[in-house]
Amino acid sequence: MAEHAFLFFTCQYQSKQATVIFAHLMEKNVLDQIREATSHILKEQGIEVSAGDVLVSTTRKDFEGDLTVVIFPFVKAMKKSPPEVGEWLGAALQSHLDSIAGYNVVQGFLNLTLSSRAWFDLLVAIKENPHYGTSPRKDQKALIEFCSPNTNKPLHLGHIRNILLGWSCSRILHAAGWDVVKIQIINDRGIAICKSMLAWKLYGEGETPESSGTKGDFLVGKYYVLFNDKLTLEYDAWQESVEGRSIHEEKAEAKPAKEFFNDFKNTYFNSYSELGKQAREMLIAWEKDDPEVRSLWTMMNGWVYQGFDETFAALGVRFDQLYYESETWVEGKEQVLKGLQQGIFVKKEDGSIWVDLTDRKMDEKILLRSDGTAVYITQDIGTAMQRYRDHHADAMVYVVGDEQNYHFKVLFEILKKLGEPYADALFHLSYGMVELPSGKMKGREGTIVEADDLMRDVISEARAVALEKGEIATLTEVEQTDAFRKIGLAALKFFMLKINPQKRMVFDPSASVDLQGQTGPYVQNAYVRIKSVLRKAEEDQINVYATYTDLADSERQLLQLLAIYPEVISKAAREYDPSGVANFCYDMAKNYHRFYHDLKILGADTEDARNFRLNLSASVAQVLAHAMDLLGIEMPEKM
RNA sequence: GGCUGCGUAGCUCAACUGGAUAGAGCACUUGACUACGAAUCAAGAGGUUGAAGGUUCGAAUCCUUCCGCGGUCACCA
Repeated sequence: MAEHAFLFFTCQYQSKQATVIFAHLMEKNVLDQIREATSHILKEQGIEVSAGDVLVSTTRKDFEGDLTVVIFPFVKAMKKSPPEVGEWLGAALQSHLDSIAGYNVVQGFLNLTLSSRAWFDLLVAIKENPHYGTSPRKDQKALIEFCSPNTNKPLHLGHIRNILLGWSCSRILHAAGWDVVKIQIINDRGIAICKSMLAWKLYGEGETPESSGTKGDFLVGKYYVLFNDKLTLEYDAWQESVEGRSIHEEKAEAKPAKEFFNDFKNTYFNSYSELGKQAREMLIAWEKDDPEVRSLWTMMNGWVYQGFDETFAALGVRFDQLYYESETWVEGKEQVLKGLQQGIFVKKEDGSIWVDLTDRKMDEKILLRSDGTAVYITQDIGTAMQRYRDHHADAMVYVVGDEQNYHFKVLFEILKKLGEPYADALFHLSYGMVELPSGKMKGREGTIVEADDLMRDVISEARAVALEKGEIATLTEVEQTDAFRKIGLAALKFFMLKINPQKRMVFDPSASVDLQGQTGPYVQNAYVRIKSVLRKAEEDQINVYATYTDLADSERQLLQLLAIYPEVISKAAREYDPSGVANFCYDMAKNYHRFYHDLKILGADTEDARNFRLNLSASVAQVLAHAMDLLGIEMPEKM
């Protein structure tokens, strides 16, 4: 074994110059070492800069060095030129930290070159810790709500973005040290589900998922669509009727008939429609616990849940707890009435209850209808309280599309007014709408992309491509099917998660099954290559560490990326944004592919190089698999 | 119209939150398999960061005004 490695295993650090204040840094990762040391050194000069404010990044490719400290921020206080400050700080850091072998200064940038010792430490740290990159448990709990569907139709493309975001964020928060509880609220009551129920009752002839061989959520969705079709027929006929014509003449003013009836549809449904009347009666019967309606409701929702469960399982997600709107809306009403008594809300003459938020630059918002029934926001007030009672979480996150930004602003403000203790711990993780290249998804135009169909498509595309490759033939049929699934889903998930959540997203189904370039399968391929090499290497040799000082650029870049992984996770957690993790995975895979192409691993010139590269490869594989898991993506062993 | 978000290569996205010469992929052109896995690599071309001002050592990022595209302003959810 080489001398350097021997030193590492037998001795603790024995820096000639390291002072006592830096001793405690040696167990931290290099990035933190640099940050904290810089902070200490500046403090000795009377300059207060917290470690967190020291900006350290990987050095750009075209400059020499591994990590770069941006020193502009300290220049003013030092009253020296940027290069002078850089030289001074570089010298100080090098003398205090064993991990730093050299430095150079370009303008206001201090480029640090890490010692081979530091790189060995990194590889050992990764090897010894399967959870490298994660933070210690912090004894804080985060509640994260996502998906939250209505029970009247199947999950679609929009839900997929929501679910992937929610799932990935919960993995990331967990990795950052939080305890995480994944929940969803099922919107299982209301007029929408009554529409499906009524259509089934009128036209269904007893059809069930079993009798028709249809997945439950699709069957219920079929009746929801049918209801709307029948309603349209009814409405069209009514427009020609005596009543319809006279209403038009009475209220249309100057509007042409077509435009008028378009705008009038809601009013028609609520005041004139026979189908509408029956649906509303059903809702009222439901609220009165009518046994027949309730049992129909239970049966049809049951079908939907079974369908959803299949979709969740296919996507690889689970929830820890479900809340049902049917069980929470009553509490919402009670809380509103309580707020009224406390004088926080006001009652208008017609009996409706409102909150006035004009002092917060928002509007008035209705909380209970004049007939005393609940509106959408009513239940959210109740569920927030319930959740806090159940979990006492330190953070509560709602993953909901950005069309509800205002809704959540209002909700959080109301909870603040009510003096809820967790009001400042609420966060709306808002994401942009998913559109198709042809524009928005429209149910009427049949352009809705169902979650199940999409998954099926990406998996069958993965199958078609994989079968052309040949490598896959070494797998059994069961293993093959598993690989196709992992590859297809990786394509889909990576495609959606690499985009910053707040951005609106154009989703091209044919591009999402792309398996080349900046994609999930590209990352998987890097992993599979490593696994293939490791299988061919002798096991005991992988465990040997040796001195290897002559790092190639491609090796250095991989090490740099490995070093910043903990940072990538904590940033993603701080910002509730998985896209940084996805981009990190891609960077890592890309650099590995280059490394793999440029250098021989098993056939390296020296034993040192061979062992180092095997270790480096193993570390890359471990971190890649870990990071992809944070995105909810599984790695195949072969593909 | 009020409030709010977004405009970066033909297309889809980055840019460490104010830092180095704005980077990737797709598509296009051209090269590399008798190589540890070619789902790979390398090279080329592609930009007035929607526009104009401003703030400073330094702006895609912050401020102002326009232009364009969404969302939202229901006794819907």
